[in-house]
Amino acid sequence: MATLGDLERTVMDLLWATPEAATANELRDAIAEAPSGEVGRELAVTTVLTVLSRLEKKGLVERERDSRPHRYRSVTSREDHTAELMHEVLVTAPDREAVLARFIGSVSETEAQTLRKLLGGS
Amino acid sequence: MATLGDLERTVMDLLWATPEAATANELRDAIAEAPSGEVGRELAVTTVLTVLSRLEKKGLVERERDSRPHRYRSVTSREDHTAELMHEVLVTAPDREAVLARFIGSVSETEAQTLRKLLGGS
DNA sequence: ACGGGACTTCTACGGCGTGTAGAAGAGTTC
DNA sequence: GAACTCTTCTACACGCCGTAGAAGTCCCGT
Repeated sequence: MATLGDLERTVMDLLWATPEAATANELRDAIAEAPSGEVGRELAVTTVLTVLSRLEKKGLVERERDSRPHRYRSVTSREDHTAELMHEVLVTAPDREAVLARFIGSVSETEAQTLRKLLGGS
Repeated sequence: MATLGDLERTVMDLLWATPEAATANELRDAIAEAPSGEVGRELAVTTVLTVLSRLEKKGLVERERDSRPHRYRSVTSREDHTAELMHEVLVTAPDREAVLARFIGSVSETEAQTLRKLLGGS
């Protein structure tokens, strides 16, 4: 299970927010400018680069090595990633049906309706 | 997100397998006797006790302090725990509907049918 | 009441993942 | 080739986890 640290998560959130690839410097600046209500952190670029390398090793990020300031882009969308994680969690239990039963009990009515729509036919 | 280590996971699996509370010694023995295909590990009882304490701190396990060899029991069922984890994952994404769409694409047909049944009425 | 055995708590250490970044190396430009 | 920019290497601290010995507590039998 690929679990993300706080900074890794922050970076992924930024990458997921735009489809365009970003440079380490751009990400550094984005983090500095109050990323999510927090007090903006002034990080060294190397810090961001380290995190990006780790994310690349985890297969979450890919980089364009030819463009000179390397540009980084998320490999999957946040939705795909999240759904995949959910599935990983689901299969850790032997009785998946029972898990799903509890799970649908925990989603909102709106979400339940979405599910009905998606499961539609037969 | 309460993420479990290998040994913690093994212990929880044992506790989830039976509703009765178990002692550290019983768990130690259960682990020693080929817990799941692996080569049975011969652990010290204190090791088991340590992870039980940690699991208690994480709120996954509770112990009967009055019975002399303390007995440990899981607080929630494995299904509840798993469903809760799935929900935690789900809400990390802003667009939950999109995540759910991807998610149902990843479940088997049998599971999809279970979901339809569970979501039944309008 | 005291000694011994069973049980629990305390303390500890090594390894790994993560946040953090300086130092050293490499490529680009004038 | 010197200066600048960017990347890679190396490093360290901290927290979590597997692992367990040492020390403390509690009860039983004599």
